[in-house]
Amino acid sequence: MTWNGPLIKIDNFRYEIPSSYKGKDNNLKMKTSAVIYANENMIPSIKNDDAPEQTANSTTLPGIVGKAFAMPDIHWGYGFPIGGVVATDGEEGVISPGGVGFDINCGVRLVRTNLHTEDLSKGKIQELIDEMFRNVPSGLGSKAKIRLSKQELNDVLTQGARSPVENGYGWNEDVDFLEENGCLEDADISMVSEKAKQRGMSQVGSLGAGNHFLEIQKVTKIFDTEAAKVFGVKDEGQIMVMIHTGSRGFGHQVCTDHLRVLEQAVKKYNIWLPDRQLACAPINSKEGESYLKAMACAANFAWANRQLIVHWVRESFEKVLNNSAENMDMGIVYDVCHNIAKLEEHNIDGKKRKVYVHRKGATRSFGPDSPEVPLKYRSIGQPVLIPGDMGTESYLLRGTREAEETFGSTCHGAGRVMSRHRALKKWRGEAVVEELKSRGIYVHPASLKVAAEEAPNAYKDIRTVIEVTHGAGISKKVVRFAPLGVVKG
DNA sequence: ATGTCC
Repeated sequence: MTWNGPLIKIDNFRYEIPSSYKGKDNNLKMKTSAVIYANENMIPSIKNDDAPEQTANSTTLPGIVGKAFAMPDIHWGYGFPIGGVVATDGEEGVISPGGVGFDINCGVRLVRTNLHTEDLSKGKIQELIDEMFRNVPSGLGSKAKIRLSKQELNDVLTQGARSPVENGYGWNEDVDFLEENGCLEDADISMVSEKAKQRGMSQVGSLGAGNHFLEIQKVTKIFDTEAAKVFGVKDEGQIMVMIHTGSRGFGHQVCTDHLRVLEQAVKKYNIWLPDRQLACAPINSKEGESYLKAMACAANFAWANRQLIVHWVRESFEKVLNNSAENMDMGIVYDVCHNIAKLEEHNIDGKKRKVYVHRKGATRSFGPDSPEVPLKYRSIGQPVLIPGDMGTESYLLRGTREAEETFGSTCHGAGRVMSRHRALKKWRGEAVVEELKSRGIYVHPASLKVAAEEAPNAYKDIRTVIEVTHGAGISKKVVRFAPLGVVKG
């Protein structure tokens, strides 16, 4: 679908859909306007998609506070666009699984090292990637090499990252550098189906597929020396490891189960929606509360998942380089979620108000002095981790006070411009891997199909996305990374 | 993203 509605330029980085827009069927009742962050060059590809219509639709949520937002990496998603942000009143508002996404707490974790490019020959990069591929099960339907008991899974669902750390998978300090310290305390396992638990049991500690990856990266540019130093990035050539994954089949099942319940709730509470995929329920209803408690379980699952993977990444480096992870200073820089809804306090028209911020393909971007930011980083702001597509660069940004305009949110990645289906028709996996090899990037994909689907040209240019969020001030550039080796699910 | 429909 092509967007034919109004998109009014506010400034170089902001476009508005006014609340007077009536929708493609001329029956839309927008409760507020929507703002899309973009520059002029991105507008054609944004318009050539259903995402603007979905952004306009998202303003109809009961109890919406402020405007609806879409980040420069928006593209079509289930009900809400991927790259969308919507806040609803903490008491009078609704909660919507579509505004969170199927992969609950999909997110990114960055691990630093004190190694430099000269410490790792090309052969070592390949050895490390192959070792990581062996240690971290990857690909569609991949199963973990550890098998949790029922009690252990329940611990994961209620304790998040703390659970593996207490069982020897990680360092005690790790949890200090995770958003929410790697645990949402509202988790309630009785709100999770047996089927979800079944699917989750064998998948804690696996990478998954699609855009999920493990990358060995090098620092290629430092934009903000002071902030970089505080985040543990010292100079160009420093080696980092980035992990991008989520809650696997567990989160998917939680979302599916509760969507079914909330579709009924829409009728029960007499909620008008332009699209049934926006299914939601009042936050204070039985249905809304049960989704939130189950969503917290899935968020905790994802944090435990990334924690186990960090442990195996450290073990891989220890084995291949014959050194200890402590000696290599493999601490966690930070861990962010980009698919989640959380109760947060924000300044709205000069007043503090509690709102449920739905971030779907959007990253929290809290500025300096926020109590949620680790003490070590508090003078700088939250580290914001933005992964690029396979074979292109990734970014470490910092959150800003200006991001309060988006309820403390920014973009989450490059964003697709081409469907997986079209990408499969256009490219061959072998050629994609070869092309990256010729550029000095070693890729170990779980399948050649995924290599073709994830071809770099199927994505927007990450640089443009970053320039827009930097220019708009909702997150600021600190460091740029380039990949040396990739494990691709 | 996802045992791409139990």
